[in-house]
Amino acid sequence: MEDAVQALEGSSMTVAGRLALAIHEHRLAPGTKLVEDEVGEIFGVSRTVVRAALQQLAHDRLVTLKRNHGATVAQPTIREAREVFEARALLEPRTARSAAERTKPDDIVRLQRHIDEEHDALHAGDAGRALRLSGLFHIEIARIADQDTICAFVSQLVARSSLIIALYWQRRNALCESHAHHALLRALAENDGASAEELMKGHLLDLVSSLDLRNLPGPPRTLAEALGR
Amino acid sequence: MEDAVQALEGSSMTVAGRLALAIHEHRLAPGTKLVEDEVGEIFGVSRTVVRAALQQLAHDRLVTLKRNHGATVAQPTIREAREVFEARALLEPRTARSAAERTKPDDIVRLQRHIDEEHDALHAGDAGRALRLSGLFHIEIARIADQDTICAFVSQLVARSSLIIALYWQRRNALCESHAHHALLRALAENDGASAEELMKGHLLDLVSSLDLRNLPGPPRTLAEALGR
DNA sequence: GTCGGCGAAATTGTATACAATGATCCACAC
DNA sequence: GTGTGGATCATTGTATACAATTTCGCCGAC
Repeated sequence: MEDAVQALEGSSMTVAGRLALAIHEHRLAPGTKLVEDEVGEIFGVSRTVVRAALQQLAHDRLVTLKRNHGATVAQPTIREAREVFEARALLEPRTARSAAERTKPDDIVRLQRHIDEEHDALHAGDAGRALRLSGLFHIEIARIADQDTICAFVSQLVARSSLIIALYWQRRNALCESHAHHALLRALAENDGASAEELMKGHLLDLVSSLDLRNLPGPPRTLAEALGR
Repeated sequence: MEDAVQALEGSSMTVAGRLALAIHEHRLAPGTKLVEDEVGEIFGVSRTVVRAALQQLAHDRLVTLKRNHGATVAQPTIREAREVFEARALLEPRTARSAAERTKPDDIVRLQRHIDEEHDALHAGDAGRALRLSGLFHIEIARIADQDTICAFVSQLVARSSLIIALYWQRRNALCESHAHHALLRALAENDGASAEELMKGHLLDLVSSLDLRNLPGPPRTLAEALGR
């Protein structure tokens, strides 16, 4: 089953989507260099379309683009990590509220399927896929709220969150996710906007508190990066 | 004086910045076709860099990119217009609050200068430039709040707002702007977060109410567009 | 042994060439 | 006169070629 990252036309979109998926699922680690020729060879396209894809990903802050130095998978700083979750705290709770106020039965089954698949993936040992599905749950809520603009922002923030989790996740408290999502689902099913807003707010707070955002810099990917460019 | 749109390296950034500026200042109307060869000729670069610039602008939703049909300056629908201001309502008031809590004297003079220049531009008959400066005021506040991520979102929303104003502005009530910005400036100067938040909320509401967002579709640009693609 | 610089290799930035797709216009049949 | 078909043109999509820049290894001087 191909994800919603796809469905966009144009081969550069395809390349961008597949790279994004790999990043979401933690198969491409933060800091990984993305050489245009290599990527092009892998996907069987020319550098032209690879460059377009990389530019797109750079705009979503999934890769960092430095002039004459090419693209690397982004390594959000602690500061950026905090900012991302502050932005999510501003956007998602209110969005969850308006989503709840217009949730229809169809939406519930779709969300339930996300939760189930996430559960399956986790038990199959595919943590990357589980994480990706967990993010899609949030995006789906923004979509139910019927706010394309906010949905786009949330999508971007969720994507960056995936990178942040890759860098700053601490092992303890592993399975807080499912509970929160289940509770949210129930609030949505009952069209209980106030609860949905509160639950989302709490869920996001739980998420940041499961991160290790103290002053330690994230593990640098190359020695060169560690000593400054 | 070159604007903050610039300062980005890379020639495609330059092209994107100059196009964006033209759109902000309403010198490029919504719906205008942007042919790659033409733009390239104007700026003295090849289609390669023009395409990169257009892609960037498309990501900011300033231009619409349709496969095999090229780029046009975006024409936000009424629905999109509402969404943009709903997103701004979610982001900007709280951001104004935290900006107020950390506003320093330097910031005040910078904001004051924005207001003054806006005033000058208006009296010089350069409404486009005035609008642009008015938008920069909002962006500057997000910057003072020291939130890069939210600042990027606000920048994008302000840019789209410029297009929305171009399409849906109604003549009556012309000069509500300056008062609101002045009041905001005072709240910031006094580090009064609560007031800043309220003022921003009200200011955004004023803005949408000065738009004509009833069901009439925006003026279509070409006959072909009017009859469906 | 270490530092500095020179040169080759690798990589990105930009332009151009060609292919593919869609738009336009004119001829021709009805 | 109207509508349809096809050739031509304009424009975008993609690949490739070349220039500019950076990186890395090697060599020599101190």
